[in-house]
Amino acid sequence: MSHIVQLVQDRARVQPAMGTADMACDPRTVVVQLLRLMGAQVDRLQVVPSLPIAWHRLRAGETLHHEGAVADAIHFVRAGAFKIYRTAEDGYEQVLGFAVRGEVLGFEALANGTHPSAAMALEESSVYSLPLTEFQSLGQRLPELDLLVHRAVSGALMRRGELAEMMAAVAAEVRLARFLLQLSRRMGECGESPRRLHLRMSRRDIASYLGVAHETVSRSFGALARWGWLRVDNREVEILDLPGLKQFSLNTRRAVDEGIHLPAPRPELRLCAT
Amino acid sequence: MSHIVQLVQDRARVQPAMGTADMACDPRTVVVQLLRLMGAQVDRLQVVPSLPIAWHRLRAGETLHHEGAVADAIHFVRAGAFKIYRTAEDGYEQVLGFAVRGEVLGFEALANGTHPSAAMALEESSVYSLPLTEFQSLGQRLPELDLLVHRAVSGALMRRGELAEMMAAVAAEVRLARFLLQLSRRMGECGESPRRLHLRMSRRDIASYLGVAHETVSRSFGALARWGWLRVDNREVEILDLPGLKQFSLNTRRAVDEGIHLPAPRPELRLCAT
DNA sequence: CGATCAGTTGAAGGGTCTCAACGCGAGTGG
DNA sequence: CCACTCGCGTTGAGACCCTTCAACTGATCG
Repeated sequence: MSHIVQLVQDRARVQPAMGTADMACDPRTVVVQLLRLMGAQVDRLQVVPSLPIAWHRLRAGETLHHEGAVADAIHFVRAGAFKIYRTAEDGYEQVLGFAVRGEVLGFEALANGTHPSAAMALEESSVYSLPLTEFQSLGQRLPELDLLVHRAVSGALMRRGELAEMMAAVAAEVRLARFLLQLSRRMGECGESPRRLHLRMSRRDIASYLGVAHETVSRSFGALARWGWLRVDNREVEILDLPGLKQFSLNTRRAVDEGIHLPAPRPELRLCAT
Repeated sequence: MSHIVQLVQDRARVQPAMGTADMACDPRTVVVQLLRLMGAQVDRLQVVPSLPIAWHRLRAGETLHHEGAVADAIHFVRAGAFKIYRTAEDGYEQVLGFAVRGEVLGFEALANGTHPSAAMALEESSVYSLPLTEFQSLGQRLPELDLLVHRAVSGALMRRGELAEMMAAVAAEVRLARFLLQLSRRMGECGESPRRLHLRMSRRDIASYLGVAHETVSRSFGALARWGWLRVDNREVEILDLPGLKQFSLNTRRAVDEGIHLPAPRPELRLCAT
């Protein structure tokens, strides 16, 4: 029991800083930046209302908000990466998702007023923070942003659905493949390379996200690499055969019926097994 | 491959009816009903704008929208129950969630304009439908409802997070316990009994939702009943020991270290095994 | 009354969990 | 500078839970 208290204390110790709160010089400039970040086309002459949007900077390991905290704002990732997670009573950490540039954080808290999950920066990151009081009337003051927020929330809901699809796949290698493909797609949307991935999260985080043991993640990386789909060097992953990986990721439970779904029937693995 | 096409055709055959579309007599009355449904306190004299909200009735097995369909409205469950699901290329059906009274359907479609998942009525059900064109300006025309929709969406996002927690539990019995507890809570919020549950979904749906085989769900029901937590009669479930079931549901992976977390170390099961 | 589907139960096999041990790098203080 | 610690990542071996295939019962339906 004592180590659980320890864990909580650790988190509390990390939290108080909450990053540095920087108010940008001109509120209108920040609004324009946020609009651009969320995908709006904004020309220089467009008139926008003034909103009290702060932006925070966080270092790796700092939490944006912790579990159970009273919600006071929703956030938009400007740079970096976050993990969203919940901690069970026995200390087991369940990762619910990862957020990168352009995604929304803290929306879950609207239902009850408190955050049902925590968000931690995985690297040097920054966010825009919109106070909840402002968000309530956003539809009237800046409908354009309101719509973009809806899109982002919708996307978050969609990704949670994809999470279910990952955890539903029986084979651990398939889960990992789907995870990497999702990551690749999202990195592509951010403007980064969809083939060369730099993983910001630990194997343990991935394991929790996929619902398997972290040793299994390690072994699955090995399997996908032996397979030829990708090349792995610690947290650097290069996807070598994107179409092949996609095809492989389609395997659901009770996958192989006619043997053609699986491009190659685990060549190396069979050799090792026999 | 042919049976996949068959599946798609089946769904198409069911869909065209899309329930009966009934425009309520007075648009304002419907708005008030919807506001009440979503949890607002509305007195009789309150002035509400007129919105073109339809309400549809669906019979068991009918789909509200199918996967990939272009989104034209978001829906609010007025009565009945729905399952939200996606179908993989090989025909495997992944259930992402169940929606009951007061919950929102179709919000996921905002990100891309098409529904990433399908929604099917599990029993005689009805929904209010708000056209997307109206929803865009909802913040300006009826901020009160806009806020309530945000709450509902936030709740949906939360429940998807809970889905992850269910699938993360290693033991199938724990997954089922968590599922039943979630269902119990939601039924309680709807005004129904939280102890006597009438399951609207099949074992197969539950299995897909929990990420296990449907035989395993069957066995888990048996185990929880032998255990004494509940009584099961087909789709009628009575929770006999709610605190006990809650305690049991807290077991995460690598549960038992000191033996006290688990109230009773599977008495019957051990007997059967030895 | 045959057909189909939902639900249950049994038996066998396999994939993953768990417990180990090991190498590695970063941070730390002697 | 170099042990020392700690966390991350990897790999191996055994146990166990779940999947899969199978058979059986009831219920619904044409």
